[in-house]
Amino acid sequence: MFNPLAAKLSSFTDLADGDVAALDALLGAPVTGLAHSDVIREGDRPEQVILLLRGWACRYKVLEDGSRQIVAYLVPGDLCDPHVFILDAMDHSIGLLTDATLAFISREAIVHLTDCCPKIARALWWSTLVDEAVLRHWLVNLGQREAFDRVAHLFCETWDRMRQVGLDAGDALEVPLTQEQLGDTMALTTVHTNRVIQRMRAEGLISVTRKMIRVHDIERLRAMCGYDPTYLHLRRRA
Amino acid sequence: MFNPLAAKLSSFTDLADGDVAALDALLGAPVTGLAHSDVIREGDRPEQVILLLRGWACRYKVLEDGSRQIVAYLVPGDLCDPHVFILDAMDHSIGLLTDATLAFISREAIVHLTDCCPKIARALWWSTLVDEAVLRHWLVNLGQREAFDRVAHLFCETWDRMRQVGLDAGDALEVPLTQEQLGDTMALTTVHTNRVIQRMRAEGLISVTRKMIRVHDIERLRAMCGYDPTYLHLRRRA
DNA sequence: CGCTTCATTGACCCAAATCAATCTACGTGG
DNA sequence: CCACGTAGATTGATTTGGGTCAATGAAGCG
Repeated sequence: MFNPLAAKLSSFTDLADGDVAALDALLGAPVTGLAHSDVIREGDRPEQVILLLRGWACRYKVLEDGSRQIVAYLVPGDLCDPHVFILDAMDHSIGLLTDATLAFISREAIVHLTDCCPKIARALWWSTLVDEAVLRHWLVNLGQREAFDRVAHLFCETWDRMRQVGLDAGDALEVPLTQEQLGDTMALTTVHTNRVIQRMRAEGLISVTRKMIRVHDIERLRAMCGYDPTYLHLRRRA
Repeated sequence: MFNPLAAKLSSFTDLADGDVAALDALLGAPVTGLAHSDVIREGDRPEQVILLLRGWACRYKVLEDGSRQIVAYLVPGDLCDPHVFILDAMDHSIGLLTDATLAFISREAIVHLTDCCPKIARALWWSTLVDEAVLRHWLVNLGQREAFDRVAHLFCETWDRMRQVGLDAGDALEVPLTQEQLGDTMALTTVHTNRVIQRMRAEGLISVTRKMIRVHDIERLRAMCGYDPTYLHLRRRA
């Protein structure tokens, strides 16, 4: 079975056969979830860690006034917080953006994995540090860039992340998000998100169908928004 | 000597005498730095980790157009990235916001510390996870809250963080930042930051002198902006 | 085929940015 | 000890990116 976590960690380090086997052992009994359902809710004390195998999920918070901010995307290969058990309770929720397949991994399995395989432990560390770097980058995005560049940056980043796990659709990137979800990510209203998307479409950068945005001209998009992927700390390019 | 790192980690777990001694051993030969100087620059490959003992520092990024976004504050007791060595190069800079005292800690000392003292290793983990939670919270702040509430939230968070290391100035909080620095943090112009500060002053919440903001009525500020410190994962309140 | 979820468009509004001075502590050299 | 330079704070006038409100399409689905 295709193991996106192994693919992702391989982009940081060479994994031995034993390491890959250990990662494959995590995949037993995958679970299917529906778009819009929550995997973990704010306030929960998770006893397991989730590994996303198919589909997209996000971390998000909802404010008193009902507004929502998505603070991270999870794509196949993303493991949420291997060390979450140290904290008392979740300070945010994780929800599915599309239908998805998940593996639930017990606390013990994580401990065992990091104890046995130092390479994997180190690679998980790397992954955690990259997640933090992405958060910082998103903060810069929201704080300093205008709407068009915000969305463009998100697409560029996502393209690199999908490539990392071998999930690029040829020359294009498929973003299975509604414009509302995109807006909740980039802190824009649906209306304004739509106008940005229109503009990208008019420029021939992307094409849009219901619930799916296809990014064709990633090169030009990169040039337009001044994208620099250093912060993703990719080691080995395909 | 007062060890703010020990104070901070104590707010997560009980440290044994040996743990405290190990932390104290890190403090040798502190260095003084001037406001506006950089401790680490984007692109550097740090061979040491810094521990802030006195003063304020920040993580930040500068864009092509010269605009700057501060993405985190470091206050006394904050240790930057104990595992930074895993990454290739810094993706952001760390600069001093005020005159400060620092301890530089070698890679070996960190490795030794975490190998010897599992309690400290765990507490450092906790600290890293909290840093990430703070980043998520800042993202929500920038994305969903208006200027006044953004600044109010920052003050409330900072109040809790200073208390955690025993650095509260009685009932008040002293923020030694210029309005430009505050603006670079909350993604506001100096002009607008000033108007927010004026409003807080008119409300009797804070008082201002050159380069120093004093927050008096933290209770009312909390109530006004709906502050909830759950995300800081403080375990034991004073 | 009528609902519901998404996408789209137009008219109007506002929080915050921009532009442009002015003011006020300090700190410094003479 | 004081004139002057400079970083930081303040204020006013004007502009604007993006929000709000309100409909209207359009695709999928039970």
